[in-house]
Amino acid sequence: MSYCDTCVVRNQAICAALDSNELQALNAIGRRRKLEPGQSLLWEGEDSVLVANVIDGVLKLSTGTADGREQIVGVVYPSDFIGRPFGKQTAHSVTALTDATVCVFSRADFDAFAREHPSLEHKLLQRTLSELDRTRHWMLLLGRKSASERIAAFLLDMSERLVQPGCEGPPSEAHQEFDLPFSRQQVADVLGLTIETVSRQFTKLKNDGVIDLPSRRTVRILDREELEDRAG
Amino acid sequence: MSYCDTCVVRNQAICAALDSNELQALNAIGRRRKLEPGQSLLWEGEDSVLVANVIDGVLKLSTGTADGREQIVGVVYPSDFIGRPFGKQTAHSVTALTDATVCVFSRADFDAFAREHPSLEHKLLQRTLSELDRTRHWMLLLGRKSASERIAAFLLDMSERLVQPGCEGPPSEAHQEFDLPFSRQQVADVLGLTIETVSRQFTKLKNDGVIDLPSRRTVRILDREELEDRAG
DNA sequence: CGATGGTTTGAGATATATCAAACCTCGTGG
DNA sequence: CCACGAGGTTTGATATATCTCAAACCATCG
Repeated sequence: MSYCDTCVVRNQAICAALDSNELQALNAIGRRRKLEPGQSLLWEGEDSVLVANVIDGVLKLSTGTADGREQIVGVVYPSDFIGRPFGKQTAHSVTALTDATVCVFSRADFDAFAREHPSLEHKLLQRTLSELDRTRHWMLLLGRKSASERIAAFLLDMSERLVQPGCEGPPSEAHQEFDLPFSRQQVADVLGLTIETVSRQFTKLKNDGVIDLPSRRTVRILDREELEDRAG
Repeated sequence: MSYCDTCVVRNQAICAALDSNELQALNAIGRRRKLEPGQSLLWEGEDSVLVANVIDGVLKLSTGTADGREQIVGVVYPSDFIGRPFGKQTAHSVTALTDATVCVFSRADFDAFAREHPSLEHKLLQRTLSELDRTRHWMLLLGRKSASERIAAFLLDMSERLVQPGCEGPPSEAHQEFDLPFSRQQVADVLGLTIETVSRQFTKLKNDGVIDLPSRRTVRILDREELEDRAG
């Protein structure tokens, strides 16, 4: 009867903190929602009306300036949490990059539920602390790294995070080829570069034999060590 | 007998979540420590052995590359929390910019205490969520803004955060002049620029009559509206 | 097959970095 | 009290990475 029973991220998402009774109560206030690429779930500056868990797909978090420049400030994957609990405003937009499925809660409902379930809040705290560490680390890339270093670091990050579930463990064949959930422009928006610079750096890595680009969105890492050297 | 009784940040820090009995228990596992400018409390990559509350002073959080480039990824003020609870590693160094006083806990002690006090974890979660929003917002500056926009946004941010306790409220005379806790190099390390570019932008703002620079570290905002326009 | 949207390539402009020198400011010691 | 020195800062001249503008290219889909 419960969505949660068949939820593929049941044991990775913050829901893992709950026993089956609690889960049933959470299930009662949530609902599933599907998103298509380009579709947004939350908009920067809006009131924080809902939060969600990512069940499937990849989504971007982004902010922009008044004159249209955009910066992607985060990328979320299955089992990640999105939205701003315990806060009035959503600080950034959330938009699907691929087809995606999310488990949505009204923020008010979620806040109330979370306050009654410290173990859930604890999981959320751990996740938020990790995300903060990751985000701050990314600031080094934006503030201090060259275009080629950014691209190399980005590809290595992607190769780690886009692993198919079931293909975990140390870097193996599976990690060497993957499909980016980003267009070239979106890669530029992640790295704080222009689309042309991104394109040139990709072709340079290809010409240097460090990667191969079998199709627009596919990347195959040929020389991971070299890529790590170039990541600075 | 308890440090907390006389603690000036008692009601702003996460400790505000605790009643006096709980506070006494927390007090028992903490101790005060003074830091001089330049002195570090935590080092990037080290095991996470301690966490702390800032009682007085300003500290920077920073990371760097192997070849010595540095990026300041956060700045903390009185009542802010520092360190990485519930985690093995410290992701960034923490260094005093001014004389500072912190209330230090061993991470293990703090973790155990926090897990038993959900209201404390809740406060910490709220703080961490806000910090994550703030950090992501800063990524827009690093990824997409010009040097002059960065400097303007930085000065506005400083003018809001360096207000003396007791001088709150809407922008007033008190907000217009303040002393930066940063050297020019440190401003550069916050903004992802070089010291020369920072210096040139400061003098440009001064020549344009937007700010005045009565001394090396002192900034007086003469035309806040103009500064806001330039912040992009 | 031609249109469309995304991508790559090219040529040139420009903001910022780099290198180098001059300049303050402030504390120290003669 | 002044000269000196050291650290930090400003200013200048030049280099260069990245951006900008523009055109060619390529896949995909009707």
